[in-house]
Amino acid sequence: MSESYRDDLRSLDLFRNMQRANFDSLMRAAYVQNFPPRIDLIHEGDTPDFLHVVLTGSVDLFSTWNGRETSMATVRPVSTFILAASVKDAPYLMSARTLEKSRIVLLPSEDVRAIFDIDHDFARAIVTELAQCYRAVVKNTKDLKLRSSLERLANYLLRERGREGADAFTLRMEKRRLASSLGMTPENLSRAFKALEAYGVQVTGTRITLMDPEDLSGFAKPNPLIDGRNT
Amino acid sequence: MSESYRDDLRSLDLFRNMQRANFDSLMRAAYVQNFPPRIDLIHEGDTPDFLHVVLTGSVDLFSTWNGRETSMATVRPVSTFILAASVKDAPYLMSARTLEKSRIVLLPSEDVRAIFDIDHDFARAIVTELAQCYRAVVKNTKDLKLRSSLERLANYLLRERGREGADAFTLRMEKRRLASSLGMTPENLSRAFKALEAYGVQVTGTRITLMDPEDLSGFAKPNPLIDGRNT
DNA sequence: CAGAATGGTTGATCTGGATCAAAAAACGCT
DNA sequence: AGCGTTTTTTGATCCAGATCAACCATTCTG
Repeated sequence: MSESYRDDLRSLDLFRNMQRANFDSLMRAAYVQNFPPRIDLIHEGDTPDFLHVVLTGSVDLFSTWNGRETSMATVRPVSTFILAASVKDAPYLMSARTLEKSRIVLLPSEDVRAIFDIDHDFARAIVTELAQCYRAVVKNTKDLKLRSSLERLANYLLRERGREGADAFTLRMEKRRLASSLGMTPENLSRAFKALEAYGVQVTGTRITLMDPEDLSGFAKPNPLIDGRNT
Repeated sequence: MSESYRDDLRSLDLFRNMQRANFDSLMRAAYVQNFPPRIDLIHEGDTPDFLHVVLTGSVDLFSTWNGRETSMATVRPVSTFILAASVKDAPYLMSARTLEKSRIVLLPSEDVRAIFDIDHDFARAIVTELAQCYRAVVKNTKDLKLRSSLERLANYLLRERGREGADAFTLRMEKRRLASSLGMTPENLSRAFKALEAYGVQVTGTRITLMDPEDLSGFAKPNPLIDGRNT
């Protein structure tokens, strides 16, 4: 494993504070792979042989049932996914596919669990990460159950604005996938964008401009207990 | 803290394997309280001063936004809730209220975190519990996004059947709350029960009888990656 | 650069589920 | 037991969002 990848991993909260020796041993077991776009990485129901870390590119976590499919989350560099399955050694609940060309590190779950058992700082980091993931999903559930699709979109746009720190930005995913992750159809998303024009939302292709964030916010009523990133 | 409560707690996966001395010290900081029905225990946004454990009775975890409310989960004896907020020391994302007369143990979050730091078995148990919680919420999200309300109800009934190990059982919560937790209105739930009669579901008040579980299952298409309790 | 393929938009229509209203049933309380 | 409150059910209506179908706009590819 190249030095630069190593450093990328080491900079993650999950690995930052663990003992050097343990980190090294984890790295020795790891390997890096490059994947083309739209490649299935894992399939729900499989056993979690590896903890995955996205170094470059991006990964879609999605689920299917009875011929339907929904996008659950997007993983962007540098972060891990399916930690819960790895530490519990229980089947993946979600499938994963690359969205674009991606470089991904595979850490054998067995080694992760072994080092968890001997490195307390790593254990602590795993707890923090899991708690974070848990809270993210709870927020998502609240978003889904308490808001209409128009409200979800409005709040999504305001969150993106917060991330970018600017009133104009480009969507980071295709609209069809955004629709799926917001729990709506592409057609409905298209109409929702149109409806938000009334609150100063301008859409040109993938470019979004919030002309009147205050007004939009008045409609969206964002709440840190749903939309907050760290809280 | 009385001996019998102590043993109830000790029997939980979360506390079972921790060192005796640490468990004792946690117990010394703990205290038990009895609450009447419909009492607010915690309010979303508050800081998590305590890890709660339900000894008897039951607790509703719910969330509100913009005047709407939704039931997120029911906590039954003996189990803990809001572990994630406690270990992260981040605001509660959900509110909690007793459903019935309940006896609840309060463990100061500070002590939980302190003992987490010195007891590796406790740390491991916390990780397992958090991973479990995370996976439960992911399953719930899949249920919500991939299924219609009729399908959610059908699968709920089949899960209850699995729990009880019998084709006839009584609902463990009011229908209005069941409706909320399934993400539907009470009116719609009532009609959904009626619609499931076609699959052999008989409802008399709170008593449910599945006359033809196979047929219902054919409609509901339960899936361990959504409906499984341990997987 | 043409043509195909894919993604996005628009319009028409349909439907699952919400809302509103009111009756019926169940429950708690004195 | 009897009364008032809350839950559940039923009916009527409405609406958000899905579906279906067609068309436009990109981008990919040879």
